[in-house]
Amino acid sequence: MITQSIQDYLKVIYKLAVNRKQVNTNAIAERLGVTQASVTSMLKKLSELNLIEYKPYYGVELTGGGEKIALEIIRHHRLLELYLAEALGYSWDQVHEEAEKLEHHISEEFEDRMAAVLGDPDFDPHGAPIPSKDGVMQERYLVSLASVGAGARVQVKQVSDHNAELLRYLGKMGIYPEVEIDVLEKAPFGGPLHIRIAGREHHLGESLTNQIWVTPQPARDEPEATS
Amino acid sequence: MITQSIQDYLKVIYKLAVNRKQVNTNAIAERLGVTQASVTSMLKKLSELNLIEYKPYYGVELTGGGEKIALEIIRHHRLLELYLAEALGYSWDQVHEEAEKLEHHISEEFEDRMAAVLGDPDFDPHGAPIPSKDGVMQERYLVSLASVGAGARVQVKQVSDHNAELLRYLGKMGIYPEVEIDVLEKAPFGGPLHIRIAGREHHLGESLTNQIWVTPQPARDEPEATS
DNA sequence: ACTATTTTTTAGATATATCTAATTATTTAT
DNA sequence: ATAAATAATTAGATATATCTAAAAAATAGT
Ligand SMILES: [Mn+2]
Ligand SMILES: [Mn+2]
Ligand SMILES: [Mn+2]
Ligand SMILES: [Mn+2]
Repeated sequence: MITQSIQDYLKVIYKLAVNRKQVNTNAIAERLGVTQASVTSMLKKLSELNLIEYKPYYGVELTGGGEKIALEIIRHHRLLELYLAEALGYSWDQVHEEAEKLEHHISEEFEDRMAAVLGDPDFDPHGAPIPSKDGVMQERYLVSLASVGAGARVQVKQVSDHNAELLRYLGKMGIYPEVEIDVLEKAPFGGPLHIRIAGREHHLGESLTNQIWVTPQPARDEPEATS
Repeated sequence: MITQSIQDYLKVIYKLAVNRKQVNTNAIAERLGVTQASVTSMLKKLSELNLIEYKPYYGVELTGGGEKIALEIIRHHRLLELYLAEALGYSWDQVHEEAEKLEHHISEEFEDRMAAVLGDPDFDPHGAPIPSKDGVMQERYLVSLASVGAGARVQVKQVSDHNAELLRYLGKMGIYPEVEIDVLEKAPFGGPLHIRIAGREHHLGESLTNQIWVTPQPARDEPEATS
């Protein structure tokens, strides 16, 4: 039986693997808010079930089967987020928490009907790509706003979705996917970024700009993505 | 913590109590598909939590707190059923199964937004009353179609919702809440009921007519209700 | 009233997913 | 290369919700 816990582990492993390659016990424990001991015991089970490749003391990688389940749950999550926003009038800072629970409990029927009502959408309210029904994730090459230099004009593509307060603040400034930002100035030593958006200027700290992903306008490094 | 299991027990106890008064271990076990031993151990816990009044070897009754939770879950269930039918195009034989899972996982926000979209509805797709937000169930006096005598003209008010095949059959005959039925003939010894509905005639067995509740036209006995 | 049947509870086991504390392995620093 | 620090695993405990088998209580039948 694929329990909710198993689904959560696979989802977290998938997301961690997008950035780094090998995923370690530590990182999984931190993301899930459980102890390392709990992670080790679950990794053994996931390995038993052939959902991950597990080499003790090294790290884990998803198998084909594991990735399939992870993408399935991520599809549920992102479709739900968009559906809650579009059909039920949720604001973009409320959708994540609700989707986080429901993603484990909706049927394929529910998933398909949401997708149909929404016209088979490609992105969720935070700009994250929605995996297709057959499990293909359209990963893009984006950079964090923190890595953009002064003088650049970039387009917001995706923002982190799990911090409601952050989302409300972004919303207040008008920072949404597809919106354009002028980077006016970048203070040294990880100082705030001075930007202009829709005529108004703001100074954004690094913990915030780290959670905004934009088009790589002046080509730079560091691809990223979360949901 | 009010687990899904606790919610399921309280819901079942509530529904059993609508008919009989004292609810016994046996009946709960049967409804939930678990052993009697499991029920006993859960009853002890529910009693600890002050959700039921439990007298070993006698039976149980919900406390105010227990009933509140039961009605809350039943409200979720019935709102979900109607929402799935109205907003997502589910047929009336599909909604129960999906609602049975989701009822435990939606937030108050979700509940309220569904209710708003649906215009604060009073009945689910099977004619069952939806408890109000503040926990009031509008119980009605209905009789089962099986108890109606020949010559009567009755109005369908509610049908059992957990058997998908039965619902499809009723749908094919056009038996829905608010529809009128003429009872032409009643075979003796629990034999089939000969009815006319929308011009067409049918013969319905007792296991079916037991699951259809109608207005008490020629006043009779036996109030009933399920969802 | 006594016995048989039915119902309910208790005792003890299992499975899942956690945790804390102790141990072991790996990595980093001198 | 060895010691110190970090990371991961093991051992053993806890909580929840189940089960089977045995014992006890309540009910029904003669
Ligand atoms: Mn799915
Ligand atoms: Mn999102
Ligand atoms: Mn509620
Ligand atoms: Mn119903």
